[in-house]
Amino acid sequence: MTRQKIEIKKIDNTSARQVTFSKRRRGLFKKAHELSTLCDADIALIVFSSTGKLSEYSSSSVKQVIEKYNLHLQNLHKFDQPSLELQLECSTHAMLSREIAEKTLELRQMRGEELQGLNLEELKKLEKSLKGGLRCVEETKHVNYVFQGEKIMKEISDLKKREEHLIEENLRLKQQRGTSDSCVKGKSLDSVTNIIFSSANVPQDNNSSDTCLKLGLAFPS
Amino acid sequence: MTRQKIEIKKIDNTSARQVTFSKRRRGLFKKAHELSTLCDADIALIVFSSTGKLSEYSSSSVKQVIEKYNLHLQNLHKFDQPSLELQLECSTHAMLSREIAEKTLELRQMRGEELQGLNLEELKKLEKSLKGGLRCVEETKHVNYVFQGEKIMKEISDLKKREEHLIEENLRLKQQRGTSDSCVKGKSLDSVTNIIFSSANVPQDNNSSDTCLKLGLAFPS
DNA sequence: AACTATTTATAAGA
DNA sequence: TTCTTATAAATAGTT
Repeated sequence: MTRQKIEIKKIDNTSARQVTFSKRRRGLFKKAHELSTLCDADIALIVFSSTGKLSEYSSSSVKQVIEKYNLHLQNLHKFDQPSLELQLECSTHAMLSREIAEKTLELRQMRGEELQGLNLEELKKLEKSLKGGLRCVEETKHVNYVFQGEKIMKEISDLKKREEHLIEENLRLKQQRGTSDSCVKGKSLDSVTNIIFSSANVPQDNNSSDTCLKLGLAFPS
Repeated sequence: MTRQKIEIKKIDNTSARQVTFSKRRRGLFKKAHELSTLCDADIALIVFSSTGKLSEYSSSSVKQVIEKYNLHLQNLHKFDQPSLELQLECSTHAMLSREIAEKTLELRQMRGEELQGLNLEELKKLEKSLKGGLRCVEETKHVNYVFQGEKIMKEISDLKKREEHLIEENLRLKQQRGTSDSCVKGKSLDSVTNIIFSSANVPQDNNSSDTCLKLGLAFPS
């Protein structure tokens, strides 16, 4: 489709066909991937080359999508059930499918989609549920921040202890040798604390959350 | 990929996502068809939209390609196949169950349960999702209030019209009979409006929503 | 594999 | 859904 427009019919030249196959297959897989990502679609793409070589793409797994596909076909014409076993299978499937459908709808509604069917009472209930969930999530996030802060403080305190040990050892060694060359000045690690709490390690919440914890206040040095 | 380059990640806006889905699905199918024609390839393409709707394309038949595909897999590791059907059944159940488990967890997390396993990034994502959902629900609730208000106003206006007709008819009847006993005093139904807007029919939002609509302001009598 | 002149696909807006 | 249009992406032919 460039340099010259081509007609969509089988390419006679074998090597040209193989080249085009490689190029276009890559393009097709890319497009499939983009569609699945952009639109949250579940896709399976199976390609057999003219030489019989298999290549496949799936947003999840080809097998999974094929099963979903088979299920759909079964559900579409749910008549003529031959054996009792198969019937049982179907009803189990139906049950599971129904459950999935319910949960899917519920999830979508919690994400603010598909709200047309809800009345005021249901909307209020949904709103309450969302607010409750949001509160829990924000609390947990808060706890995570605190925990993160504690981990940093623990690390600092460990570092300080090790520093003290090293300084003591250093001093002892120097006294034993009675020399004063190659002396390591004992600079306290306290400065580390200030660096950490004055700049980059406070989590930047660019998701506009108002649950913002000022690290360091809870851990006075 | 035009007017503006877009990032390949899930489109948040539902309707925009659906539009893009339609356009790109068509494009993908066209590309698949071209590849199969130009290069004599055998292709099956299965697409489930985010709402679960199925669409498919195949150069021959999806079923046929799937069978060819299964055959390939079998040939790759030809050992212990109990029965292809049974295998499919089992894995289908497994898949459905897995899907249910996933959705259940997702739902619980949106309700603020089972948050222990989530890291800060996941918590932020969840928070964002909840806020988005909440915003949509509140907007829809708002729209419902307005709609409810309109319904009430419509009923009132209908009642008033019927009252006028009754008063007219009453008057006519009295004039015809030339008597003045058992006369019904024409008391306007306007008072109804005041009652409705002054007390119980304004939805009391005890779920602490800030999406509160003052009924009546939009519909001056 | 790379290049590049063109054709196609498509995002945004009606 | 369909149309339009400016622009991004894909790719046919060539090196």
